[in-house]
Amino acid sequence: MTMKYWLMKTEPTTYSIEDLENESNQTTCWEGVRNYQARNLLRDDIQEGDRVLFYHSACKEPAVVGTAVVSRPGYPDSHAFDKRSKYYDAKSDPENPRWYMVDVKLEQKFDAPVTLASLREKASLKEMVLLQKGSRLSVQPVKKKEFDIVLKMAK
DNA sequence: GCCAACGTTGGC
DNA sequence: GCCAACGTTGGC
Repeated sequence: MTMKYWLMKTEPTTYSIEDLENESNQTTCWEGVRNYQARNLLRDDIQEGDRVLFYHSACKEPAVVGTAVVSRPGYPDSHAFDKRSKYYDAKSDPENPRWYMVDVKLEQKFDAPVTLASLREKASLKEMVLLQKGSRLSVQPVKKKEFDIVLKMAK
């Protein structure tokens, strides 16, 4: 299985790349995704070793702020079973989990964020899912070419 | 804070 | 199965 590339959104007020940096082993589970299309990617398509663009959304300067690596592929999101969690969902149960998550480990925090505005300026990124009108998938596929361009922009 | 775009829900 | 109403996302 060849390596794949993804982009994951997070609101930095909820969970930022600094939070990931401060985790033990700089690893976290990516819980709380409650969209079926993104769920299917988490459950079926994302593999250990895949690379991730870490994106800050709904903030002053939306941007790719670093990269991560998938350290554990899809497994049931246990937060959905926890009544005290804000991600609780009565329709998901351990016998038949509705929601999935993966684990990600920080690879690199960019010295300078690659802003949404700068991504939009690149003709070569025109087809990037993130840049499509109305695109709001919080877990989305990225082409290798696109991933490499973003990495280059971070230097 | 506004609002366009999208996803989900539920009545029929 | 349609679709109006509602809720959420997320850039600006």
